[in-house]
Amino acid sequence: MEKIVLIDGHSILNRAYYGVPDLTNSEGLHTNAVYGFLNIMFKILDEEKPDYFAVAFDLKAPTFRHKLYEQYKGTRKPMQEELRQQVPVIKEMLTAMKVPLMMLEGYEADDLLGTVAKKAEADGLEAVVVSGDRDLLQLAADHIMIRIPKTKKGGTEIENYRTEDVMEKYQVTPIQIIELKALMGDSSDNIPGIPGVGEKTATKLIVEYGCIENAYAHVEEIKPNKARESLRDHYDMAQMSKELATINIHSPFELDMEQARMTDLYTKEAFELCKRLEFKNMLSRFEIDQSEQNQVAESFHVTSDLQQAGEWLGQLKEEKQIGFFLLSDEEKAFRGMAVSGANDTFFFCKQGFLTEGYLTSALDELLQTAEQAVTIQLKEQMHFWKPAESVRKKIRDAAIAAYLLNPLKGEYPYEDMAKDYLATMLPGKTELLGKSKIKDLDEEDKILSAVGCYQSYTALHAMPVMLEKLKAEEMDSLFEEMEMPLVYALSAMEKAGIRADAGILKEYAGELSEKIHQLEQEIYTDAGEEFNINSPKQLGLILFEKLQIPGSKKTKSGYSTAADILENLAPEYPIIQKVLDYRQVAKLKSTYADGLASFIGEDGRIHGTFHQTVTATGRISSTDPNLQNIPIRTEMGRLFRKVFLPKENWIFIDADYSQIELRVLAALSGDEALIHAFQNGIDIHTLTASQVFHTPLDQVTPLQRRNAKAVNFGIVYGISAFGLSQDLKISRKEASEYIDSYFASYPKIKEFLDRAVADAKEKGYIATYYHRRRPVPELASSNFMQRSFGERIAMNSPIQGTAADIIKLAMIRVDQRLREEQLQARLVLQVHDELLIEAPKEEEARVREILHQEMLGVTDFAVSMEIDIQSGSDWYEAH
DNA sequence: CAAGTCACG
DNA sequence: ACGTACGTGACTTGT
Repeated sequence: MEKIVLIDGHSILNRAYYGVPDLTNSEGLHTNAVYGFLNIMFKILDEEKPDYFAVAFDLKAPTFRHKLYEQYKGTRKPMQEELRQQVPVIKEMLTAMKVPLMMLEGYEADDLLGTVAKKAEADGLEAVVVSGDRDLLQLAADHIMIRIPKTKKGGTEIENYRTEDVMEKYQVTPIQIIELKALMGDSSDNIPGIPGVGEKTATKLIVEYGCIENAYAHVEEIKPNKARESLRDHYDMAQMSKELATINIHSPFELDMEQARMTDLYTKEAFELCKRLEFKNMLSRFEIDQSEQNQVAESFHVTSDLQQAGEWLGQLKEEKQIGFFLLSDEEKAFRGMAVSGANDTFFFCKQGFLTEGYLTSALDELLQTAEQAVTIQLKEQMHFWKPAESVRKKIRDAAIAAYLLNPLKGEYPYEDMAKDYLATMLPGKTELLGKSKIKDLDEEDKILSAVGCYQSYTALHAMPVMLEKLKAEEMDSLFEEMEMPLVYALSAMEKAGIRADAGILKEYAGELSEKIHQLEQEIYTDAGEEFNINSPKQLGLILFEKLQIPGSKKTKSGYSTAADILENLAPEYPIIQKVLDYRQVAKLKSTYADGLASFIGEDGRIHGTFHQTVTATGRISSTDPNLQNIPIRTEMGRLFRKVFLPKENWIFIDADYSQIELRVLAALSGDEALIHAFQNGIDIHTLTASQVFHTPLDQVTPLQRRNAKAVNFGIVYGISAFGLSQDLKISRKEASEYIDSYFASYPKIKEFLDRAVADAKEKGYIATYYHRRRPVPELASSNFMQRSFGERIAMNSPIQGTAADIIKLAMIRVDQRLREEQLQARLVLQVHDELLIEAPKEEEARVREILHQEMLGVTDFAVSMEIDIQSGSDWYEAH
């Protein structure tokens, strides 16, 4: 059966406008509604794969139905300017895509949609009508599906309605939707309805009487007095509303089906318009411009021949700027090297005389002569090659530059950089490889070399564009002096790894297994049956339904069994305490005992990966395994730190910044009271308690201090009364009083946080002391929750981010000092405010000295930093 | 592959 | 009125 998709143009544009954060292109044109519209449109078309497609719009001239309404109540609300200016743009785009625009003077889009959909159905087609307007539900039928996109946080979800779905959700037939609307009214659609009747009453009336006229005929029987009287008094209004709500399916509009037949939307004109609007992500939908792509690919040259390689390398020596990429396969085996000069990119296959050693030495030489070199993901390449100390300053990593320019992306593949900074569409790695893997490709396979060449090519050509942007945003020194040097410190840390004792781990695993088994049995006994305790779904049913334990709160696909909910119930119900214990032990076993064991290498050490381009705030993250979340808060968990050992006969030296985030806050805000406290060694939580609770410093109780500590945390997180009240299990009002009291004591902190939010709202981003930026698109959201989230981000990010910057600088300095002084000591871990070093015993004093100097030497704030240093024969002892 | 939970700063 | 603390990653279930 053939299918036609019809879109309600204004309605979807409107949806998109309010659902997508404000976007503007460099001409200053607002583009968010057009962008959102196209996204919804593509999604629908991808799903439906229709044979015909058209979009309906209202014309400016007032329609009959408008007139009727305007007689009743003046004019419609004018459209917002930012949205209004996007209407011609989307029409231009659709025209460029050769999509017919359905418009007819004197008729609304609804009428055209209704007319065409009904006609299509009568002609034996399947019709799909897309609108944000529930009014359209009256059109639903067996072969007419109404699709209503809803913008949710995880993207757009689409509700689908055929006859059955309407009846299920509204208890009335599609045609009766008209009656429903007429009774309850619809402010967004300018239907007055009748006063005092809402969804519930309207549904009841229609379910019982079928239509308004019939209800009126039986008006004396209507039960709720209010509804009866309202219907009696406003019957004329109800009739008018009904007329307003009725879509005219007999308009004289006729759609030319040949024009509506689906053709390639991705025309050159549409592509150009997308470029102008700067819809970078959308460009990938267009057939990749073959000529452009071929031009790039033609500059690629491949060899496995020694003589040829020599010739090309000689040629490359003349280049001042080079791009390079050492290609490895999925198992980290080296496969070849790509090097780009201004005009050409050469790929040297690892084969025959072109050994790994030969090629990397060749690269070393090229780096000697080149003035600057660019690559992508330098740290990964350093698993089998390290640039000489003397050339490190010449090398830049394009992925890191891209991360600084937009830290929210998560991934920085070359094709994205080519698109964003070179306006060039390149085939991505997955596109090139398809289902095959690099390790299965022959040396001379074109795809193998292409993967390497595109990386090298993009790195070289995108870098100048990115550098210019970094400079314009004052992040060039962040890039050159912080992020690039850090690559080497992180690489060294990964290479060193950290020694871990598999024996101890196994021993713990055994003990934990026993505990798990024991708790399991006790829980089954208490529950009266066996079930999977790890399943929140099953657990919720057992606790809150079978055992009827009260106080089950939150839901969303079941009961919440999160720790903070269960903790409140634990004292009263032994089974709950056991579940909590079980969870803790199970977590320790699976994630740490078994999890860590699987990462211990043949050298007896764990070599995790530190990521420099992941977090939104500038922190480093750690995976495979995550070494930044090794337990410490409970004793049972903390014991795992005994597993982490320094090299034989060496020791650990661990240094952590104390209260780094609060010190940063004090410094950035310039709050005198806080600065004074830090400079005079006053306990910060006690001081806060004394201020917030109006208690002399020496009379602050432990409880007050604990609460004040939560307040301080709250401040750093972007305070909200609700969050604080949750954490402290107090009323929102009390929490609010704490906060007010806090801000009264530290006025400059309030100023600072307010300024952060205002700044972020104005500029669209917030920055750290060292100019690292984080965009805050949430602040432009019309959704309250999203916007509040944006405000908290704006308050937290400069604090968390500046602290992250500080320890990054510290790492670079410490790492450098250790090498300068030719110590054997080396960094093995970074845990956000903590550095862990392993060192021969005799180096301890020197290392302590260096840590002290370098960690404290980074900043020159009104508040000085403070560190705690400890040493020990395992991580447990040293921290 | 998403949701829920929980380990860390 | 709306419904939450900020930043991560790993493991388990269940669709």
